[in-house]
Amino acid sequence: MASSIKTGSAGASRAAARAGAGELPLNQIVAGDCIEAMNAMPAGSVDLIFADPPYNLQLKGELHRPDNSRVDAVDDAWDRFDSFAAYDRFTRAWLKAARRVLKPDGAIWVIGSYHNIYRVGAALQDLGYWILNDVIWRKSNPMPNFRGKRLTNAHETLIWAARDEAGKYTFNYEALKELNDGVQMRSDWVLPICSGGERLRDENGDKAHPTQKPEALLHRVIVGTTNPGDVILDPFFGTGTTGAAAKRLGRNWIGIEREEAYRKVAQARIDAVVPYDLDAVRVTRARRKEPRIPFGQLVERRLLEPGDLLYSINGRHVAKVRADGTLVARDARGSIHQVGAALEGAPSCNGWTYWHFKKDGRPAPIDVLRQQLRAELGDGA
Amino acid sequence: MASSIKTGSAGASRAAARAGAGELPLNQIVAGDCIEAMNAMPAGSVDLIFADPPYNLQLKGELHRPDNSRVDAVDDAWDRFDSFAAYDRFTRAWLKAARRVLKPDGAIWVIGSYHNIYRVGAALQDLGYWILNDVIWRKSNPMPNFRGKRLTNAHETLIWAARDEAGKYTFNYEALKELNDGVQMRSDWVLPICSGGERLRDENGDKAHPTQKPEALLHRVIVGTTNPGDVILDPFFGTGTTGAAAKRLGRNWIGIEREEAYRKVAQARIDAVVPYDLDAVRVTRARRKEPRIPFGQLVERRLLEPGDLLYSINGRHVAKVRADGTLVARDARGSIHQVGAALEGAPSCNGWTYWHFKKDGRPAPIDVLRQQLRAELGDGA
DNA sequence: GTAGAGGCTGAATCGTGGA
DNA sequence: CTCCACGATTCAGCCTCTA
Repeated sequence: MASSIKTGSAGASRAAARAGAGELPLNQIVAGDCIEAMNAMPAGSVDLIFADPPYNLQLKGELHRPDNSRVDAVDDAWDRFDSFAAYDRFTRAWLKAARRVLKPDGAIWVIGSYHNIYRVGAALQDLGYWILNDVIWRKSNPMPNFRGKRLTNAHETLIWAARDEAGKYTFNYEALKELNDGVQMRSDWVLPICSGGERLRDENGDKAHPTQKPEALLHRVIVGTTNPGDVILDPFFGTGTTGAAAKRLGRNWIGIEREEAYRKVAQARIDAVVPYDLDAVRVTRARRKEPRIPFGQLVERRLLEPGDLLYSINGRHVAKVRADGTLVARDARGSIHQVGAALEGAPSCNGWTYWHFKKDGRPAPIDVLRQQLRAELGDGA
Repeated sequence: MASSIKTGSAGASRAAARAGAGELPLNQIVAGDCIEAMNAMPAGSVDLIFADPPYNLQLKGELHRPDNSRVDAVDDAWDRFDSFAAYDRFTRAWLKAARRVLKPDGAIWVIGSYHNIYRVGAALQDLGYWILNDVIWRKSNPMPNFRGKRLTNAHETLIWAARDEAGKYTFNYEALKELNDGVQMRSDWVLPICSGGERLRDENGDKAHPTQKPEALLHRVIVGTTNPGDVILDPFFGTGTTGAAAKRLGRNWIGIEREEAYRKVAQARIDAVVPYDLDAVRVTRARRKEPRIPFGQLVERRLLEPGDLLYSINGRHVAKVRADGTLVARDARGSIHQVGAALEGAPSCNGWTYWHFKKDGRPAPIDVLRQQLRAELGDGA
C-alpha cells in the first residue's frame, strides 16, 4: 500500500495521467484544487465522499468560479449578498464535481456549522443528491461563549446524502446498532472535540490545522456507511483524518489538499497508521444479507415433515405442514408468510418468527431450524 | 387580556382595519393566510417571531411498525408542495413579510427538519437576517426508524436569527444559565416530544394537530430571547403552543392560523392558561440520567482497538474486539454481554466486569475504561 | 393501593431481488 | 421494464388493565 504525495500546481492532472485512464490515485494525497482534481478522475468510481469544506464565507483567495477561474476582488468591500453568492458558486462547483466521481450507489457526508451548512444543504438538494439524515455532532467539551452574547455553540452538523434518490446506499445498520449497545444509532452523536494526543501539532507546538476532526467521528461514519475495500474520497483532506481512519479500517482512500504543509503532516500521520486486522474490521452482518433458505428446504431436509403442526407465536392458530413447503390452516393456505398474514389480518407477516414448532415439548420459532441449515451449508458471517 | 377569534376569509385585513393604524391584534388569533395577515400589520412592531412552518416531508407510501400497526403520518394538504422551487417561493414570501413586521432589534426562530431547514436557513441569510445560533432539539423519545434503513431521526433544528446583522437582539444569558443549573446554555436542548396530558386531542381522542410542539421548548425560547411585555408573533399558530407559553410568561402574543379547527382548539387552550406570578421562576429541566456508555465507544475512541484481545475474569476464555464493538470468540460472537454469557453457559453476564484487557501487562476490567470515558464526556452523553 | 404486564403512539422523505 | 413473493424491522413514555 505505497503512498506518495503529488506535488506541483498541476499535480492533479499529472496524477491522473500517471494513473492511466480509469485508474484512481488510490491511497494517495493529490495536490491541488479539489474541483480540478476530481474532474481528472474517472466518473462513477468512488463509494463515499467525506468533505469538511471551508466554513468561512470571507474566503479570501480561495473561491473559484465554476469554470475554475479565480474570483478576484474578494475584499472587505463585498457585501453580504456577494459573499453568499460566491460561496454558493464554490459550493455548487465542488459538489457537482463530487457527484460525477461518485458511483450511482455512492453517498456523501458534508460537515459544517450554521455559517455554511444551510448553503451546503440547499445545494445538495438542488443538485439531485437525496438527503438521508442530518447528524448532529454534539461536542462534549465545546469552547464556551466568552462574551455571553449567544448560546454556547456546542455542535456541528453533518449531512449524509445519497448520490441519487434511487441510490442503494450502504448502511450497516447492525454494526451501528452494535456500536450503540444494541439500540438503533440516533442522529445525534456525542463525541469530544479533537484534543490531547490526537491533536497534531507543528514544530512550534501550535495546532497543525485549525479544524482537525476527531478520528472517532470518522470511525463511525466509515463503519456505518462503507464496506471494507471501498474507496473513500476527501476533497478537503487537511491533516488526513479521513485517510487515517480509512487505512485503519481497511478502506481505500484518496485525499485532495492544496496546502503543502497539510499534505506533509497528513502523509506522515497516515504512514504511521497500522491497519486493524481483517477479521476485526469485519462487522456484524444484516440478516437480509444472509443466504436465502426457502422454507421448503426444511421439509426436503426433514427438519420438519409433512403433517407436522406449527403454532402461531400468540398460540391462537395452528397450521399443518405440506410436502411442498406450504401450510394449511383452518381458513388459509399458502406460504408461511401468507398464512400468517391471513390469520392475523395483517398486511404482512414474517413466517420465520411467527410460526413455532414443538422442540422437546416446548415451542421454538422455525427460524432456529433455518439457522441450523445455514450453519450446515457453511456460512461464515 | 381579552381574546377573540377573527373569522372570515378577509379576516386578516378586517382585523387590521379594526385595530387601526399602528395597532396590533394583541393576544388574538387572526384567521387567514399568514403573509396577508402580516402585511396588514404595522411595520416594525413585533419583538419576536416563532415560526413552525410546513416541513414539506414528501412522504411516499404507508409505513408500518414491525408489529404491523400503521404509523399515523403527516399527510395533510398544508404540507404538500410541488417542488423545492415552490417551497422556496413560499418560504421567501413569508420570511419577507415577517421581516417587515419585526422591530429593527427583533429576532426570529424557525424550526424544521432536514427536509426543509436548509431551504429556510439559506433564505434567511439571503433576505438579510443574521443567524445567531442554530439550536438542536434532541428528542429524548423520538420515533424509531422501523425499517432499519437510516439513523433514528432524533432531533429537529431551530434557527435563531436577528432581523439585521446590527440588531441588538434580546438575549437573557443569566436566565438561561439558571435554567441550565448554573452553566452556560448550550446549543443542544434535550426535551421530550409532546405527548401524554399535554397533547391536545379532539372529541374522538385523536391528536388535534399532527405536529404539536412541547411547551417546554417555547418556554426556553421565550425566557431566553424576550422580555415580559414583549410582542411575540407566530404565523403558523396551530394549536397555539406559542400563545400558551407567552401568556404564562407575561408576554403579548399574536397568532395567525388558516384552519378554523386549529384556531378553536388554540383559543380554548389559551383561555385556560393562568399566567405565572411575575416574579415566579420556573425551571423546565429534562430528566437527568446516568449517561450510558456503549462498549462501541471504547473502540471508536481507541481506548481499545479492533483486533485487541480480551480475557475472561476466570482466565478461561479469550475474545477479539471488532470494529463495530462486538466480540468474536471461538464459539460465539456478539456484544460483550452476549459472548460472556455464551461462553459461561449462563443466562446473562455483565461484560463490563467479566472481560479484562491487559494494562501494563496486568489484567484490568474494561469497566475502568468506561469510567474514564464517562469522566471525559460529562453528563448528557 | 400498587406493581407489573401489555397496548399504544410519535414531523418518517423507512425494500429487494428474481422472474 | 413491471410484477410479485419474500420477509425484515422499534424506542421511550404514558396509559390501561389485571393480579
